[in-house]
Amino acid sequence: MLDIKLIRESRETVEAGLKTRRSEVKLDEVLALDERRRAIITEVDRLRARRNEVSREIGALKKAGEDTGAIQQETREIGERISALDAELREAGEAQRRLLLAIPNLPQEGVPEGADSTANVVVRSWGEPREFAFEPKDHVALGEALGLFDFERAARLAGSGFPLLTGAGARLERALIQFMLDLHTTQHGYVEVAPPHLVSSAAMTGTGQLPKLADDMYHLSTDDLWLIPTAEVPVTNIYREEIIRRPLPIRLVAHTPCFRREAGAAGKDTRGLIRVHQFNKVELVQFVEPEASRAAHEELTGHAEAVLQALGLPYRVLLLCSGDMSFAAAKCYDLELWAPGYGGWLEVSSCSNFEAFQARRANIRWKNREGRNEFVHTLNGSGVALPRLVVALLENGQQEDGSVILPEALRPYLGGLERLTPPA
RNA sequence: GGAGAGAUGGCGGAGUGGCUGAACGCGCCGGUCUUGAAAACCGGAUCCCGCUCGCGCGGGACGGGGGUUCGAAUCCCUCUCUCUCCGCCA
Repeated sequence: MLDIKLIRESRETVEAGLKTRRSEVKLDEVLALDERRRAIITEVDRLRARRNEVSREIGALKKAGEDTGAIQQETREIGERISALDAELREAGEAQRRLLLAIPNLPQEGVPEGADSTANVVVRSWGEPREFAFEPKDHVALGEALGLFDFERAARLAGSGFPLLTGAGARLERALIQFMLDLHTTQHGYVEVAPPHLVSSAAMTGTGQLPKLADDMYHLSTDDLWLIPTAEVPVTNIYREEIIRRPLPIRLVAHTPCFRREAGAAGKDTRGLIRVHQFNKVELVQFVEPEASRAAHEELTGHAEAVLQALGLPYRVLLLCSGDMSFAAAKCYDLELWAPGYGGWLEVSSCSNFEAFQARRANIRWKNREGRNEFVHTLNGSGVALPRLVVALLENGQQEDGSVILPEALRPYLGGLERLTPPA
């Protein structure tokens, strides 16, 4: 949510920023409501001041045993006018909040302008894509031969898009989760948390998934709860409606399943593990002082990169353009792994700085150095998402005989296993 | 799922219609004292909104919402959450 004061005072700047987000700018309406609201507040405050004054007088008169009939009539009338104005005020406030909740965050300076992913900028690459002496297979062919997953039977359980990992495949995923959690907690200073996988609408609104993305998520109508599309939601909302009274930054890491309806999914990405309705992810979340958020964003991105480096997987870092960023982000880096069988880059992480956008929605504040309450800045990034990490791991590590060599860093988590081979 | 109890400032905990933004204690900040610290003593401090260039002025908030009343932390309704006991259960 943007600060209404910013919209009021720097309308042109806000409009210019929103234009690059392909957002339908509705500032006229918001500002009209804001003006209306403030006018009512001024009037209501004036009436209340008068009523307080008269009420005090009534108290004094009654104590003196005098008649207060006429004067009581005045306050009764004031009370009625206050009730009427209060109703109007509430309506205007709700309407304004609805509009504000639908306005995306402003891009940070330095974010390239652009309408879609073609305007994203590659800021760096790491690792060399491997040269193959044979035609590399894709992860589905490799994994099925190795008995790592079973898509056909999986479809019996919940339809397509809900993967069933089997044997070494299931264990590989568990090993990766453990490896990543250990890396972030021991090397990067994160505290591990295990949050709920279902959250309320209030939590979804706090991080910005609602109202806009309702159709992309699974909703349990009986209990009015949502399955989380990312651990960002429960973890960021841990401090909702709170003034944080411990030193910042707070760094949290969580492993959770993620559920996404991905209504528009189509094409080759529906094959295998590339795009699924349920997947596991390790997520990094930070609450930081406003002045520290830019540095923290670079650092957090580095924490996600460290996973890929430790596994020896070639990747590139994209700076997303204004039109390709998610609703709540002010700046975002995507990490993409090279997948030789797939023949393209796979997004395994989005590292975003939300500045005060989520904090303002969720009312997450801290006491700054002047002792004043101030919204924190929130950040998060995948560290990293699993299915595509598995895809890249298999496709990059594959040998001509169909076996897969495992990165050394992972072997301790697999009982020393060096290579995946077909089950006996 | 059933029965009961409760929700007040950073924490504990008073307060049952006006003088209570809130006693008291702890914790916190500043000062006196001290070589320094502790103790003791003195003082300070909630949050949100509106108006104002500012000094400041006004309004609101005792879990959320609604009501009664001239006036509500206090009375009524409702929702949410917490705790205790019972039932069920991985």
